[in-house]
Amino acid sequence: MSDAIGATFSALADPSRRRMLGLLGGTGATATQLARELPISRQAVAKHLSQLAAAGLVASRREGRETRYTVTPEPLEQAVAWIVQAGGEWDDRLARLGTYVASDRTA
Amino acid sequence: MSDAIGATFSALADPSRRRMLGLLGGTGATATQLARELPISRQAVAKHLSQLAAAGLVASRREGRETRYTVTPEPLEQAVAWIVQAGGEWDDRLARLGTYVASDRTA
DNA sequence: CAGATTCGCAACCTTTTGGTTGCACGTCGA
DNA sequence: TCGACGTGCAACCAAAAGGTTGCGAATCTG
Repeated sequence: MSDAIGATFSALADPSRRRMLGLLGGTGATATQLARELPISRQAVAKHLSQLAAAGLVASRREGRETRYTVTPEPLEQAVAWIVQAGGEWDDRLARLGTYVASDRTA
Repeated sequence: MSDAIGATFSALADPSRRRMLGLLGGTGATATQLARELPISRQAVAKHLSQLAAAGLVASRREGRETRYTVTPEPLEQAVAWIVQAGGEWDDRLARLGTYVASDRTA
């Protein structure tokens, strides 16, 4: 796609892919495992995973006969950076959202 | 689409739409004005604007014979909130990104 | 070895997306 | 009033997205 930020937003646009990111969690999972928890086929999951991988949101490692996918959150940080840079122009609350989020997590 | 966060990410996925958000700036603009700065037709711009409006990212106000669009950044805040909540699970830097952004803006 | 599992590839289908053109309707100014 | 301008709606089109099924090839395991 050659458009990194666009690929990231595009990847996050689909509900199945957002769900998959959550399901991957910290330990990761295989396409077959994910497919068992989703209402779509394993091949559909595989396609979604390849889009997530193209956006740099997941990494894959082959282990024997299975391929385990794990989350690589760097593009998420860049997405937030883009939003804050773009939105901070008009929106003070967005410019200060960082502090809000931080205080929300410490609460 | 009935999927607010998905509509927001989907809207941000397209380069033309991201560009349009920047062009709208603080004062807003009409579809015709935007079309003059983009390599696409006015009607294409109008379609993009309707998608941005569907995501709640812009608001329109009719003024005589022209329709002026302005940015409404609330969905951007929700998008950041989603990313931080989802990504903070695995990524400490993302969890602290808020503070980073805030300090970056005050610098 | 034989069977079960897991994967990747390819073909195919339908809907959505991003774009175009054409046209009819309101609005402003000379 | 009449022309120029801006809009909105509709038809149409090609490409991309999201999904399916059907394979063949590796990899474990009994």
